[in-house]
Amino acid sequence: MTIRDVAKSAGVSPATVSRVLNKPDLVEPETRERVRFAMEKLNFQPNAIARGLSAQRSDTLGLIVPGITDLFFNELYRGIDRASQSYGMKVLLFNAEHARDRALDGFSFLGQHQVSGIIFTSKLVTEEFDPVLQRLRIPVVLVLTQSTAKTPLQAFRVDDIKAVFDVVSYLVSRGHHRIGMIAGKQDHEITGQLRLRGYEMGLQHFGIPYDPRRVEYGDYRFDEGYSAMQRLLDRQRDLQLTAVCTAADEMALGAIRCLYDNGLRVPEDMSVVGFDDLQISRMILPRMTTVAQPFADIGAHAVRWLMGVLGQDQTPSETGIYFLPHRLVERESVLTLV
Amino acid sequence: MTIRDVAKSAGVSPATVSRVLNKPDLVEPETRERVRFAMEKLNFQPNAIARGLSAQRSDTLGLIVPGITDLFFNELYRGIDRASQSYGMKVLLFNAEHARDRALDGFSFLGQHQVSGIIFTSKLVTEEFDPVLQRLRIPVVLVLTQSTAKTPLQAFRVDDIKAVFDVVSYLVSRGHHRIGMIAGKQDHEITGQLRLRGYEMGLQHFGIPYDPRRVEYGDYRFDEGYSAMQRLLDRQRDLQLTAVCTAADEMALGAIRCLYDNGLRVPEDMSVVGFDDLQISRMILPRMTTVAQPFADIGAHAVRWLMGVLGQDQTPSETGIYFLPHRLVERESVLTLV
DNA sequence: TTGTAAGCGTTATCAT
DNA sequence: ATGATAACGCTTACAA
Repeated sequence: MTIRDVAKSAGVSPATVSRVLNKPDLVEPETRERVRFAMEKLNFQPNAIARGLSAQRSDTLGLIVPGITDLFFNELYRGIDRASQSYGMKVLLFNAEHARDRALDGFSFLGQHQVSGIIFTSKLVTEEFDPVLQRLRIPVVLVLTQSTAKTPLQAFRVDDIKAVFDVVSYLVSRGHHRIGMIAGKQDHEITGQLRLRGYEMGLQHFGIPYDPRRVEYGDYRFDEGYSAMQRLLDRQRDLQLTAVCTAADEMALGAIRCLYDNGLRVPEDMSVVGFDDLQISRMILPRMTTVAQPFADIGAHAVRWLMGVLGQDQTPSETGIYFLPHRLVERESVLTLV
Repeated sequence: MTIRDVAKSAGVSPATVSRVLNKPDLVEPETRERVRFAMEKLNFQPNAIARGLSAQRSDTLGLIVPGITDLFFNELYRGIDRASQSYGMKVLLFNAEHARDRALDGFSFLGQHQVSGIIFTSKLVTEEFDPVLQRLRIPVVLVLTQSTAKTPLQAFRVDDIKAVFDVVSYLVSRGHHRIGMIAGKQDHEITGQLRLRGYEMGLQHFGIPYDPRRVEYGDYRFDEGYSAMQRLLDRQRDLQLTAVCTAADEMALGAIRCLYDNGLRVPEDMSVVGFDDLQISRMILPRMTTVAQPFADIGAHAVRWLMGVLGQDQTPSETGIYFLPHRLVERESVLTLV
């Protein structure tokens, strides 16, 4: 079932059929209807592949995610998918399964599929990406991360430093002074360093000395949140922490679980603050106080930016980091000290 | 950068370049290397779209999901993605955003993109799908659901009836007799009816009379799990339930939250059993006892089945429902009564 | 307003 | 073992 069959059935040329598909106003209403009728009758479905080849564009945006099982993925994807649709674009997903080289593969995979633009998520873009990035003739935008590579890349994310700074301020305002941190591993993702930096700056701002023994590290997942908390607890006799802030909700979940397993309650015996505001963070017990990242919004911005670049034909005129506003969501995991 | 450029650079014909790409052994080792070298030098990336058009296949499987924000999506996708890759296939995702007509759109979207097969998830396939299914010339496989349409469709899922039956048995073996159920809405997904049926059969088997007042319904999401539990609790003086089984982990989460908001503890005052075994179910407090669905496995089976059909050229010889084994995961949300 | 025809970048069939 | 050449199904100048 091709455009030719429709053309024959409608008694017009293939070009006309193509026109009613793409620029219906260029064709006389009467013939247009005739063609549409033929399409209906023959149940014609245009071949998106042929269309893409001929028109030299696939109307597709590529999305590279570090791992599909990351709990923030869903919301981010939703934002990107919705925004894409509003531009008549589709999304082609590439899951790097948390492997660095797979992330690199993602670029050529998407390149081969002729995507118009690429959204890269979450992992830091380092210099080792440069060769790939250089020869790629497709605009790339970063989301929830940034680049330390030579290739300048536009990024959309929240101000991680400021966000954790705000968390510390909030905790101090609730009477906390001995505040611990479960940070992301420093070599892992850029947010690991940034969020730790926000913690340091927060303490500094309130004249609280920074004590490295109050900081533990994890890989952003539940299990390492749990074990990081356990290590903190092992020193708790010295530390006397009253609150812990974390670099990720999922680690906060682990921390909370660990606290309970040690016979401590949240927030009565220890306050915990997360980061992300995943769907589940409001479902658990206690409802988690956390920093909300506007995932859907961030995704939408990335798409919009790409479409802008594509509109003015491949000139990423200016690049930099665009910070979207985060929001501290107060729920039940922080105790107000007298 | 096309196959012709490479050909020119290597001093061969385009056909030869194509051969080293697809059937390297048909070309003399020496020329093969020469071509490969040229590809390297020119940083050639084959155009997947052109390839698809010419070869009349896209090496792609389509996946239709009801909603990307469903918490089970991630694991299912992972299973499907992995299995697909092992067959050299890619996955094109279509998110129906929980809208029935969007689900239908999914078929034509994927059809236009020339996917070799379609995996349809979770929503019941009813007769209204028949017209679309009939004219679709692509094999379809169902996952986590089944079909009541005329078109026979292969399905992979767990035995929902048996699973909830097992839950009831388990609860009875722990001394529970007054067992409530938070079921899925009956018009929603097939599993809604099936799981409720399992509950009924479980009760019947143990000689416990079925009392409709012990059953409430929700749409599988947290909030409705919460309100369903609240409705049950409103009757709790009469009901005297000691345990509740649910049709979904997410609703169980809502139920647990509701119980705590009513000053009741889980499992001390009420036992709760989930369904799905989402990642988070082991992270929360109390760790949830639930029925594990082998999502990744189910996905892998679906892919394998499709590839089988495609191998023997479009003949879905036999179709039916293939049940994958579920597993009751005992954790902490059920109390053993003396 | 509509038709003709030349691609788009591959693959695949024939020859050689 | 390699090279011409005709598809694949559509879009898009250009012509009519």
